[in-house]
Amino acid sequence: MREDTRTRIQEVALRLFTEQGYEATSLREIAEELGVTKAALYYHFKTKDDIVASLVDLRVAEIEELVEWARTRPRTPETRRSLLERYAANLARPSHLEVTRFLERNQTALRAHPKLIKMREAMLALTAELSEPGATPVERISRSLALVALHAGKWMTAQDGLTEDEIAKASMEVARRLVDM
Amino acid sequence: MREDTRTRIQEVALRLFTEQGYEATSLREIAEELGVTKAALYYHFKTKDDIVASLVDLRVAEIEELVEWARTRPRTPETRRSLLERYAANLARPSHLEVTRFLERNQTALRAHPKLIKMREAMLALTAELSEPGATPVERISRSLALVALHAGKWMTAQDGLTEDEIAKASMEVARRLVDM
DNA sequence: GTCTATACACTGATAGAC
DNA sequence: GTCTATCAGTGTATAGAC
Repeated sequence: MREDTRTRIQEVALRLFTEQGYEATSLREIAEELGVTKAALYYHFKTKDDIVASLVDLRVAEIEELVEWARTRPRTPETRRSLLERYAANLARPSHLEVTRFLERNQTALRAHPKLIKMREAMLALTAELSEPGATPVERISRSLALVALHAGKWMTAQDGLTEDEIAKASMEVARRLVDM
Repeated sequence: MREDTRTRIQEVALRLFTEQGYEATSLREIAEELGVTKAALYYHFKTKDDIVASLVDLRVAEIEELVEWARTRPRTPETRRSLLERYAANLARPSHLEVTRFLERNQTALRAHPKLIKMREAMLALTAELSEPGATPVERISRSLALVALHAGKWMTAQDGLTEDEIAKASMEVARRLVDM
């Protein structure tokens, strides 16, 4: 049984946006791959931006949920390590990884997009939860980098002759050291 | 005495590309701000991509120079720390900082651009120089992040109520710890 | 050498027919 | 739900004025 058109549009769009870039991917391209016309896309999504919005929604919700959880806990080393593990587990799901990669690669193109602004705010809030009020500049910067380390681990896949598993474990170890600094 | 048109095009283009994104900035926009027509831009640059290429050239050359320098030295902790300091000094110059920021923000849009591919290769080579042959996965990932830390310090300017100087010093300290891991 | 005028194929988007 | 037709605006290109 075939999926509905809306879902197929999202899948093709996410793939092409990530591979070629958001602006470099035309609606005609997406439509042709699906065997429909541009106008058909406009029945399912109001604008091109709207396709992006639909992709980002779930991801933002999960990060905000993670922030909520962190706020119920004291800002201790234990909380920080738990937060890292929850974030990594979340990132490990293929659909989320794809969306995150897409967003990282298309920052400027999507700069003014309301959903993207929400996403950025959520990530900032998450970073804030990794530092206690009296943290030094070195601690703040080092902890911001912990999340970057987890992303970097995912992008590095199949490089340097390391296995995917080695990279995942190593980047988690680096992230852990960064929040413990 | 007024600068020549070519230089003014580069300045306006770099600013608009960074602020709004590469694809979101039209040649008409650049031309209007300079008080000329689109066609005038085509006298000075063959294509829109060509404007980017001219901006990136110097930056790539300097990174490759840094790689050359590193290759003449043993891969020791001392070399790594020197490399960081040279890279940071290089990054501190306003023109380079702007170009680097522009490139980071427009990765996908410029994906296939030959100059960008050279830039990416140069950064990979630089990262490679930060690890000795027998380095563990944790060491490799941690050292790649050192360069990211220096960039992050620059982007973070005027946030969290920290002064620019505090941030610069702190991110250098984090970078140093990352290469010493 | 420096620029203007003009044209071309393509883009995101809309209106209306089936 | 999908189509055809059409719009203004885009990057690109060239012919020709000075």
